[in-house]
Amino acid sequence: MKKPHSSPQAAADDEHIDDTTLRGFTGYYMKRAWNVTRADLAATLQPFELRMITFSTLILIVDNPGLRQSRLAKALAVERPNFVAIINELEHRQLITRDKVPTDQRAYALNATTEGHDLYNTAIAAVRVQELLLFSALDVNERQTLIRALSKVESKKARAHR
Amino acid sequence: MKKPHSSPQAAADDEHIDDTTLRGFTGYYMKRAWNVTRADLAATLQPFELRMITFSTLILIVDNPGLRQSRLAKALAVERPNFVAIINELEHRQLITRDKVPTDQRAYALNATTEGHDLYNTAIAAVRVQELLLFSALDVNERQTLIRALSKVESKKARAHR
DNA sequence: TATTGTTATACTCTATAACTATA
DNA sequence: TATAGTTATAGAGTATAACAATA
Repeated sequence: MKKPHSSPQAAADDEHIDDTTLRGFTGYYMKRAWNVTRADLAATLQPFELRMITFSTLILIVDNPGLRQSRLAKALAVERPNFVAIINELEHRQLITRDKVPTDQRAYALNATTEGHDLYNTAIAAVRVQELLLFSALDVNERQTLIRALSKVESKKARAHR
Repeated sequence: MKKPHSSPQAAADDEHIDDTTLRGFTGYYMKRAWNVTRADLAATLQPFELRMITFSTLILIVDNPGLRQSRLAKALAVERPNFVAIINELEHRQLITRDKVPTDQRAYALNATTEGHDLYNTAIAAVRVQELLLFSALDVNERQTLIRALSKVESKKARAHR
């Protein structure tokens, strides 16, 4: 199962590292690419004092006014408890408002403020530029296939729920 | 820049959520697919009391006996301080040994024990099965393109280092 | 001076149990 | 009973500053 090694007990410092076994796992590529993407996106959003999740949340609130927290959390695949701090953050920065739902005293309807809309526009523009750069090495076919493959992986889990 | 909404102030509970803006970002697909992959892989490794990073580290040590911590940390894209606990964990479980390097009193050479080799084999077999299932919806071309695209994204950052 | 391994620390992300107030 | 939002908590991942021992 193991491959033979030229120097079985000590690899020299400048020697090439054998990662062929690791490269046999698709998850290894996903982790490394995601780490790069995550750090790059975080750096892009930092000037706006946004994290990835607050950015995504703001987008969904602007595009879907009046949504409840639980609906939004589910759409973003965030556990409800973790979503509270995210909504708090956006609300305290006056980017969104928590409005009582008349028909259900338990629930809040989320809406974006004018400031929220403005930040939505500027942050989206910045991230679009960032993604253009980050994925510039991919041709159109690679990009399409990447997105399709990632979608399939995600929905695979939804079906094969353990 | 915004799209019109059928109901501008309140989206009904059973209404479809508009995520077209989010779906315009490749990073959104990557995050969601990675979350699924990460959770699936973690569940697969849990019976072996391995995390993703201890699994990857064990593989590189088995395949590259005698490597130093710093070399290994760099190869795995882990910050050196965070790597200490990882090596400690593998050492305490007697899966690897930390051996003094004769030519450099500061450094440790890492080698896998017999137990480490055994766990390497069984864990790899389990993860191979897991990946077969997780990526079964992808055809050969999609898989190849996915890996190539992910590699390009990763190396893109290496070049465009901020 | 620079490097190896280390400690300490902090922030983020993810996940679960349990509470409250409503339904 | 069930649901919406919440609190508390814990584990894991990631990142930086600073130190001791050695090169």
